[in-house]
Amino acid sequence: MARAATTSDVFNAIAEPQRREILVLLRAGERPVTELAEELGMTQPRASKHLRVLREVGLVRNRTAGKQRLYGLDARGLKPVHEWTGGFELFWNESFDRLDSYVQELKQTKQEG
Amino acid sequence: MARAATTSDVFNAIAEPQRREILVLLRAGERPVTELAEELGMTQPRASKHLRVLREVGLVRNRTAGKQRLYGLDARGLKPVHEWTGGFELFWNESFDRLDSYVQELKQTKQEG
DNA sequence: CAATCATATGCCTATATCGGCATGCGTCAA
DNA sequence: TTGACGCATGCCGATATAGGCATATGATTG
Repeated sequence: MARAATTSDVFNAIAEPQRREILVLLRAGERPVTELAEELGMTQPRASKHLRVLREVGLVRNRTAGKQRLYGLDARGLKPVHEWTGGFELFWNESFDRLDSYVQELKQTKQEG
Repeated sequence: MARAATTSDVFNAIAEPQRREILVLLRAGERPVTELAEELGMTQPRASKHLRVLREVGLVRNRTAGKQRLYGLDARGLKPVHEWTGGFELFWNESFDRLDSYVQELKQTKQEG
C-alpha cells in the first residue's frame, strides 16, 4: 500500500525531476537515448530507466532507427494533470481575499493572546 | 539520491492520490481533520500525516479553532504544475502545422541560447 | 485538577524507487 | 562471423514513503 506505481500513474511519473527534464527536451523532437543522457548529464542506464517509466505511462514512445532508438513525446497523458490543477485556478487567483482574511485572523489571534 | 522529498516538491506531494482527494475536498472550504478522514474513508493518523505533507509543501494551512484544527486550501503551489503541464498543451491540442512551427521556434531559441 | 475530545507523532513493517555497475541483446559494418 | 556501437536489464545497496497501532500533546469542560 503505497502510492500508485510510477509506471501506471502520470502524476507519479512526473514527480521525478529528471523525467520532467526529459519530457521538456523531447518537445524539440525525437532523440536517441545517449543524446538525452548526455544533455542531461546522466548515465545511459539511468536515462534508459527513466525513459522506460515514461514509456510505460505513455508519455513517450520509441522507434528503432538503425542502431539507435529514438524517443518521442506523447504529451496527451499530461492533459489530465493540467486539467486537474486547472480545477484550482480560481483558488490561486482569488487567494487575495482568502489570504487577506487569513492574515487578519492571525493578527487578531496574536493580539488577543 | 532519490526524487525530491514529498515535503519539498509539490509535484511529488500531489503524486499521492489521497492527498489529491484532500485538496479537492478543501475547495469546499476549511475542514477539521476528523471530518476529512471520515469523508475519505481513512484513519485519523493517516489523514494527519497526509495533511502534514501538504502543509509542508505549502498547499494547505491550518488554524486552531477550539479543540479542532481547521485545514484550508492554499492552491498557489499548484500553479507551477499547471503552468509546466501547460507548456505541453500545443503537443496534445494543436494541429501538426502549428506544432511544427512551434518546434522550429524552440530549436531556434535553443541555438540562440 | 481530572476526564475527554481532536490531533499529532513515534515506532515498525512492507514496499517502491533511484542510482551504480556489469552485462545481455540487437544492429550495422567490414 | 567478428567487433563495435547503442541501449535495455538484472542485481544490489541506500533511502523514502505509506499505513497501522499505540500513545503523546493541546485545548475544553466539569
